[in-house]
Amino acid sequence: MSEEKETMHQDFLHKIVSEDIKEGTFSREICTRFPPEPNGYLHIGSAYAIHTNYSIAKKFNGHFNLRFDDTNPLKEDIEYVNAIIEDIDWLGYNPGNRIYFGSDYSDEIYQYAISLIKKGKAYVCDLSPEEMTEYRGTLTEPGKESPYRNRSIEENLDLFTRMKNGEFPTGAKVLRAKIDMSSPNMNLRDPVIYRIIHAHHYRTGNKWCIYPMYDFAHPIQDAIEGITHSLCSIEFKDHRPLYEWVLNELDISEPPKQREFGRLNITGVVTSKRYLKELIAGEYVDGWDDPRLPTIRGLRRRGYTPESIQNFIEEIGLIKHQSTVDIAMLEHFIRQDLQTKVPSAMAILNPLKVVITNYPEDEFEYLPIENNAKNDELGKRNVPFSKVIYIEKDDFMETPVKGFHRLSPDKEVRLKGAYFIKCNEVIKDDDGEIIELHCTYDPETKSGTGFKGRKVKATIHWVSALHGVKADVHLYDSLFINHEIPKDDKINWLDMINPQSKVIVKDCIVEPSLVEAKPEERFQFIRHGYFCVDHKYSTKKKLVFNRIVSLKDSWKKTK
RNA sequence: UGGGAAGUAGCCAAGUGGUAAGGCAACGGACUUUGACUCCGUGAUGCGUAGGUUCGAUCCCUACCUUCCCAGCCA
Repeated sequence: MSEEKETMHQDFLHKIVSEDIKEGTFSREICTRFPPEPNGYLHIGSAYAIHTNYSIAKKFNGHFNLRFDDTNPLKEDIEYVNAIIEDIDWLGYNPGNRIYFGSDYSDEIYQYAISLIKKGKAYVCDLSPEEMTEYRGTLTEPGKESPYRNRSIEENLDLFTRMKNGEFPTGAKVLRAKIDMSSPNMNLRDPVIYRIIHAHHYRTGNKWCIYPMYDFAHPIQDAIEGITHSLCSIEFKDHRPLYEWVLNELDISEPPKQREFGRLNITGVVTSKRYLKELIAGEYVDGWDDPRLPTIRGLRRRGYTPESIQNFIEEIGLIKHQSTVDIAMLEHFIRQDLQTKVPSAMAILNPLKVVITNYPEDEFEYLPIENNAKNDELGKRNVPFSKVIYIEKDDFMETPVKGFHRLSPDKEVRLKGAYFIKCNEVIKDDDGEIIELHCTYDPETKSGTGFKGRKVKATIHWVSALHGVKADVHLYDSLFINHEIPKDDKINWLDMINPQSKVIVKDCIVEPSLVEAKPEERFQFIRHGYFCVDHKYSTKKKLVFNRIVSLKDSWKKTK
């Protein structure tokens, strides 16, 4: 099925790779990579990039490398390395033993820099950062050549060696590629390729005090690993000429190809590391794994499955430029995935007490209810039923509006898996608030008996008061008001954040079977949506459920 | 105002000289022991705009418009 689809429609990256295979561009096997910098956690956009590289490798029986792009000691940390490996593993994109570190190639990269200097294609520059900015020119004006541009090869070699040996302080000098200060492409105006940073690196320790820049290190890393297709996002398009320049000057044979795809944006959700860090640092959210965040850890805690994320990415297809996918699409895929996989249960979020006046006192019975209406393999469970039950407040209206066909005075509804009940009396407190309903049940209407005597318009869920268990439920909504994504430089997060984005509903009453639920276990709460056990806060004493996504509700919409 | 990209329905996205796939959303209807699911049905005389070439243009040509990326010793 998918084979058919793939032969019918090939996206542009598949076409490029197919073409390279057909023409024998590479004598080695296809190899792609995902090169995160270990300075933050992965998010849905990273998953998109991983998926793109991974699926191409798989499609063409090639390899997929996970490579930590760690050439900046100031930003990187082992904590992130471990988190990234764990997240990728959870997502289901297994790099096997192909986990590499850019910093492991420090010696090679250094040697390549030396050979560039020897070719007269790189020079040590003493300009200060401010001067360099000035010399760089602007978008519309060409830059000026550095006064250090024409140092002799010998001098450059000597200076670069001394840079490496730690003779100069941080930032004192840089190594630059000698390309073209008047190029309309800013990246080609003698880009810095090595800088001095006297700092401890989480892997190489204090071995180095010079570190290569991304634009120099990346093509070399790709070449060392035998990458054939280096697939990255569109903002690197302008860097491609530099990527190719490096590979060409270094005489790399069968050089890897950089190709670009568009970045994934999703409505109402923010993925920039800067914003994510601000939200977390300001404690506007509950850490990197806050269920409202599009981080992999957030999605996981929220209850998303790896399969739903993969299917979502697959369906979007390859993005060519700028696009923002509706979050409803993601929600669709998690509903679709969970629908047949997960057992259902009854949970009352907003309880209303119902006394069944003609049901025997102090008695109860177990009623078998299917765990999944779409999947018999999930079997049945026995749910206790008794004289006093709770139903959802919303399922009763004293004076029903047009179209409402749940419970109201003198009306009858079915209790899921149990009996028909009829409302006879509405009990109110002194303030006129409805606190209790008196109903009668009809034993003949018991579920499973095939009773066809009369019909009801609705089936509602319930929990026996005697057996129900208390639980907290966390309901999530868009983190930002009106799904509006912040884009200013200085953001007043307080003005942006939707106060309803996390609603804690305390003392819900859930079916007793739920006390067995394990962290991260998912359920459908009938007529509410999909929920999972929060692995951070849920305990045996106090169950906490996260709402993954609600069920669609065509009734709410008409109201 | 320099360079690089991209414009197909509310959103994503195929197609690319021969008369506009698919998914999400929305809206009807059927079914229903979840107002869920499922099923059926409804969308562009139109492919950023204006010209041109052609028997024929979303596709080719020209001009224009809009949006995004680039002036880190970040990646």
